[in-house]
Amino acid sequence: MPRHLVTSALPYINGVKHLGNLVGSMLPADVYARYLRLRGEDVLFICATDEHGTPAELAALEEGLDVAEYCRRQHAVQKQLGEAFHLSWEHFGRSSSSQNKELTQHFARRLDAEGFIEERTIEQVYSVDDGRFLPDRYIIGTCPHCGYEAARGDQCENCTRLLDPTDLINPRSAVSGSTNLELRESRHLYFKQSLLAGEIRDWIDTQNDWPVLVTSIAYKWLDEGLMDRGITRDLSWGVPVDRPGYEDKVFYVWFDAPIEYIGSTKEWADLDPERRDWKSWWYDADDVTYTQFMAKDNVPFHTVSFPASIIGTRKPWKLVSYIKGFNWLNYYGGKFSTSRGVGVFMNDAIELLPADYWRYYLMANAPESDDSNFTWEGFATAINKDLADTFGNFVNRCLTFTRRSVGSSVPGGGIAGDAERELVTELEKRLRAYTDNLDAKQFRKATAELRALWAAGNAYWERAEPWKAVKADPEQAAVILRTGVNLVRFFSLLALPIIPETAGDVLSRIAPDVPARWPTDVAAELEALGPGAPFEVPEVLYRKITDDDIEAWRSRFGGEAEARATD
RNA sequence: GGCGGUGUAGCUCAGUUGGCAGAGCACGCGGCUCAUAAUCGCGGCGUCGCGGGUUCGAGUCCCGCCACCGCUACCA
Repeated sequence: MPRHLVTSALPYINGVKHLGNLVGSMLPADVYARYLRLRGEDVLFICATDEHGTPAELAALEEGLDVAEYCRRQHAVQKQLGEAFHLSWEHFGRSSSSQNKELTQHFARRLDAEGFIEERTIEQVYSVDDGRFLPDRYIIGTCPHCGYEAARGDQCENCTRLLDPTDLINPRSAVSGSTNLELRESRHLYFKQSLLAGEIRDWIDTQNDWPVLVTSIAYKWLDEGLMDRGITRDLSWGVPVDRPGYEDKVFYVWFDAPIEYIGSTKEWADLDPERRDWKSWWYDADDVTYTQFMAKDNVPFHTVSFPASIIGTRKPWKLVSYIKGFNWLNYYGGKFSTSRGVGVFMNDAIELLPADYWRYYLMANAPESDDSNFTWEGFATAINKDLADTFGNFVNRCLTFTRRSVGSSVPGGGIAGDAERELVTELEKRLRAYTDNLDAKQFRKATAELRALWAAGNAYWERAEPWKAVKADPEQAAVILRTGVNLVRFFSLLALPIIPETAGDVLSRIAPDVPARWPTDVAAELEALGPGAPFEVPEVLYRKITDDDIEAWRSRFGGEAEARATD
């Protein structure tokens, strides 16, 4: 059987992720994985925290924690939040794991053996008072072009000119403010990915069905000339470099992070080695379809750098089959910002409302063709009109009416007529469209189609007028009510990938014994619950969002003014 | 600066290979009353960012502009 490997870009360890991070990688990966499982596919959904690098060290410093302890805690927080959002990964690992350490060192050795690694001595800015080398962006000073006094060493935020740290006037450490900086020489391993540029281009050339967003970013890097890159750093936190003379160095985070996709898979297998085989998913895995989900900032690493690391080993490690890239989710036209407290973070969101509310909204508004905009007004509309009124109300009106009319089990009697045949025809058409969109990873369109399916149920119910039939023609009423209860099941089943909590709740109450399988035969689905099948009526599924809620949340999380203020 | 994306109804967005401009929301009218004042039906001429060009015909192809957003390799 063909197998599906699904990975989400690894969330960085530094703090709770916001809705933009969620919608750009973890959530769509989960929706897709859930969909494939319902279709009966063999799915492995892998994610992990990306824990290395200077930002993690500095965040730990700020909290007064050892970096390993900081990462341990933050990983637990992110794992717990992911589970709260019902992210159904088979494993949520850590790039600091021993498995990733071994694999990262293995990849470096392979690349070295194939002649893709060389040593180079480079000069880097060292902050004596901080006791560390500083990445470009952690050096600030006066911009030589515009005089802006807080320009970063990589780019001046004021005039947007690209800079080199040595360009800065009065350079100082962004960490401590110390001006006691010096250039120090350091020896590093470089990955000669320039030698692989042709092979990577050939490989990209064959990806005709990838989003333009993804291939255009890949070509941009290739067109500008793929440069060799350092894969080691002078830090203590990271995967140690197993090479004489490199005892005080670690692999650079860009190199070890993507390898953690494999590392995390091995972590998963090591938890149950009798039954799980990590390697068959990654090595000589021609039967595996591998789909990656990520926001656009991560695309260069997944189209160029990581493939170079894989191809360069000259061994049959698995290359990605399809990359789904996302644009940004903005907040009232501005950026989500941790430092300014603008926007909605996963911990805030889950405290306000259950996961399904967010999942539905985010999939219905996924930034697929362009950046999209989170607003509380748009959020309220999606929840109130779609979830509460169209789906929630349909479930409620069908089940409460049936219970009151004939009791808490599916009524027998009557024969399906034209109205039901018409319904089946429309549902077949829409199910095909919904399924096609999920296959194509077009989540926005898929969600719109799911909503249209729900609306078709309401339209049928209106046309059939069961409240009249109950009085005039009990046989006819039985057909309508039976169809209605089965529609509730059918719609919940289809909604499982997007809103697993509420849809699963409905299914457990009306069809606990019917296995949840992706439907193919609509007519058969509408008879899945036969005469006598008992059901429970769930509580009202979704509460509506009021104008007071909107006002309160807008002021709490920052509104238009704050989001735009510093852009 | 370079590269990329986007620009279509009040709002959010669809528009496959060029062939009479679409959906949801909002708004208006009507129906229904089982349901979370829910739902169902009907109603859309909008300089398709601007200016040229190709074509019998351009939202769609070509050229040139403008605006907004993103990326630009030591943040990951």
